[in-house]
Amino acid sequence: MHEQYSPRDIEQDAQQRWEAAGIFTAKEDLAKEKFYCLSMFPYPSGKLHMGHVRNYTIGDVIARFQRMHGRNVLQPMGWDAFGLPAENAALANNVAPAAWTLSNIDYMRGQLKALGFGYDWSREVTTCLPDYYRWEQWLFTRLMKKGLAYKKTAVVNWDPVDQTVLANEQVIDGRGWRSGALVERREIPQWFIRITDYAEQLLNDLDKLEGWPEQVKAMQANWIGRSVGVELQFAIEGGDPLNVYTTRADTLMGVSYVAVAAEHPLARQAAANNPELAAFIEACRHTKVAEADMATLEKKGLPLGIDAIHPITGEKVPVWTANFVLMDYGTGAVMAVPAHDQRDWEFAQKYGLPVKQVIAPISSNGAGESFDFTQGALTDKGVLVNSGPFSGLSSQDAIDAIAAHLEEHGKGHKKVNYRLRDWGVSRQRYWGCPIPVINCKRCGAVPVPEDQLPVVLPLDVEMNGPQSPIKSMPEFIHTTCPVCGGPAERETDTFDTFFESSWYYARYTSPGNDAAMLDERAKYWLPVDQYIGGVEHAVLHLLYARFFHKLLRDEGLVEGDEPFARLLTQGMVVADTYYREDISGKKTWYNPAEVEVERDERGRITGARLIADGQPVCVGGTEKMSKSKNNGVDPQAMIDRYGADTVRLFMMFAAPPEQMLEWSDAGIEGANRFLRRLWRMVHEHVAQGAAPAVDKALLADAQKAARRKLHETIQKITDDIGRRQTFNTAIAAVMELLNEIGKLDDTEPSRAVRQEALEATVLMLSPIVPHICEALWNALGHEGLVATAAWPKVDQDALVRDAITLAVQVNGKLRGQIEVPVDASREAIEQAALADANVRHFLEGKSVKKVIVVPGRLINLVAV
RNA sequence: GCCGGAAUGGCGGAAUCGGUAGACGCAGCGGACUCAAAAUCCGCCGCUGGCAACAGUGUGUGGGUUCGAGUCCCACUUCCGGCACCA
Repeated sequence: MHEQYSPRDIEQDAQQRWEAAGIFTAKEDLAKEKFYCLSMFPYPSGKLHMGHVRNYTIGDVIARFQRMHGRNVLQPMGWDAFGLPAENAALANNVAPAAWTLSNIDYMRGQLKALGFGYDWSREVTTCLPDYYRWEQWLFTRLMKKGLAYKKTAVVNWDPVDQTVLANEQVIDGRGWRSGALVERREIPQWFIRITDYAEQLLNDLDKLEGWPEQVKAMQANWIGRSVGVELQFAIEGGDPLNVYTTRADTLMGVSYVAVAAEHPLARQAAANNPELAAFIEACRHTKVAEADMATLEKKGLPLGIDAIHPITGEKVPVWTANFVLMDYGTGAVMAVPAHDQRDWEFAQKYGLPVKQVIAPISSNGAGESFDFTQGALTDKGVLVNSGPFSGLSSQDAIDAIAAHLEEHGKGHKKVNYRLRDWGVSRQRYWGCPIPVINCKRCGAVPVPEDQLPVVLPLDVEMNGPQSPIKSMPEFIHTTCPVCGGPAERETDTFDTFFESSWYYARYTSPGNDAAMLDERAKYWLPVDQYIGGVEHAVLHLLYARFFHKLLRDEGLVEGDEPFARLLTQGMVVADTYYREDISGKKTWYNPAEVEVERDERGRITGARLIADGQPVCVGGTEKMSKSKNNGVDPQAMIDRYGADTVRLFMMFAAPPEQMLEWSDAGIEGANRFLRRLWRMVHEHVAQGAAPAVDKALLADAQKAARRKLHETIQKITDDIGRRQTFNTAIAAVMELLNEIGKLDDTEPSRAVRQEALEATVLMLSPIVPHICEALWNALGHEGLVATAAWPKVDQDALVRDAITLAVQVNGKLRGQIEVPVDASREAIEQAALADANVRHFLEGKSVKKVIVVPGRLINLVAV
């Protein structure tokens, strides 16, 4: 064993030994309990960032921990390889998206290996390869046949210069991010999947996800947005009845107008001979689609010049079109009750529409008409007034009564609505999975037959603009219709890249199968026992994957309702920012590595200077690592400097996994210092020669105490990693243990205890810092790999104490400590407490009224 | 606006079921070793008072429950995350 810890050599050595032994290659083994541990796969953007390192370290720690507990562990890795950045890189650097992506994958795979992550590379999934995406094409054709995939025209952001659809994030101030052209809302035909058919299941099954953070479940429930209301009809003179949806049927008697969306058929119809209305509808088409901006938009509208008949009173109310009514929620039309809806109220104020109160606040005992409607609407529920037969009912009872009344007269019924919309999966992009559809003039949209799959994305393309090259590639487009045999055209849109990431977790279980999407092995491995990834995927990816699992289940490909049993969402990696501002207000950001922080004599930060010129820079606060703030730390530089184990240790120690992690150069130094200290301790111990086995009969008090500490620590760390997933406290416990062990003398019984403690320490640290632990494991006299060794067991005998220290409180305040035998009686404890000098001092002139003894912790003397 | 979550030393954080607040690490201060530096080792380290023993005080603010509250309840402040004209 070398005296110096040199990560470079031992890390390479350990990685080679793992690979040679093939310990990460998972095989289906029904005799063993399986454990499928999965981290969200990366987009191959070029190189790993600290967020990846954190994510994958957490996953690797859990996987290695489970392996040491005898589980049959599967931990795979792959690449979410389709996506826009490859197209942008292609335009910027004149390389083909495929070549760019594949070379990034090669580099990043090397980085993952250098970090020592124990992946089963034989199951690697790369989503841009046809052997992967052919199966989602196959699934899509199945969904088409079931009616779960359909085509409809939908509104998108259209850039008229680049002739392409833009994502909401690519629209900046209403203009395309590249062209600067004003973005239009254009309606083009797109493919959708009926996720709304599964809305109820997706919502209800959240209750089954006991291993998921409440926060994520709440976000999904919110996103699905179930609401119970009433759909009801207003008759239109000389036209079809108008359906509206409301959750406040109790306010029906207060309706003073109805409003429809600008895209609503009724509005279009009315616009045909009304130029002002037509102009208004056209203007709505040009307003931004980004939803965040919509909320602040001024409320505008125009009357359609027609009347609707109230379904109960038969009164006439005007029909308006309004820019705040959404076409794709509910029926695209609302009944407006200005007295009890803030939005309707604002609209009514602006256009002078009547405000009719039908709800009174509950406190006013049903008669209170004291509400001031000049300031806003009364939106709380209450008691009905001015509502004919319904007056006097509570809002809740009125909703039921009104719904029943409408139902009876065939004018409405209760209805559940969801905020969730069907998932639009078409993208007018090149670097994605081709949608397996053939468009025939005679037969319509026809799914590509199974024996013609996959539809392979052409790779020999030239990117000379943002428009997808396959849209102008006749040899790709022209084909024959599989139904009638006539000339037809291929769909040139590709799938949203969320499509690929929605089922990759399942494909890892059936690698190499070119005859089926999934096979029996999926039923052995699924569900994923532990999934780890960023919270930013709390809704989209995690909802789509849950949806896909149900689709796969309904195809008979998987069992169970949910794909991920337990979910850990790790926090962001953030770092300090530093900048200088020039006269024009332009900021120049400096990397933390270029800056020296100044402190006062108590260690408080007083300022910072640029190392290069010694002049001060401004401290800009802590933010997510990013290029724009120049506060990123390259993992590769840290691995080169300290080794993978130090980086892994720091990531796991600095914060609990769900919280933000603040990067700190001093912190990573500290992690490295700890590993050097551990190495030195083992080296010094081993240098003294072989240690004897522990003989419990020979142990003195100090050695017994050290051994007790050891076994308490094993107990704690097992719980910290296995149940609580607080890796930071597990590491702190190891540090505490080593501090204790370091105090032992060099007698034979002490050396025996130290050997036991160091072995357990190496075993327990090995999931976190696996390389150094392989070297230390061998140094401590063990053959073989620590990675496949068994987790240490708690010796219950070692935990036994014969004396304990109790805190003594007087009236709840700590006044002393006593040492008593572990089996001391209440009376004995009380006697000992009363004997303490300081305790007596505080009891002077008082009498003890009550004594509370908390076994093993404290005694509280209540005295007056 | 609605839905979540958080607030503890100079800093990151610990206290798991209502029971000794500040574990562990970082930074800082003092010392040892060294010609010197690095590395390493030892000691101190919430605030106030005290030479000290010790006392007072202290977990965002204000109240409450309890023998006992960082932890539970009520009201509020600030920050973070998500959703946002969803009828």
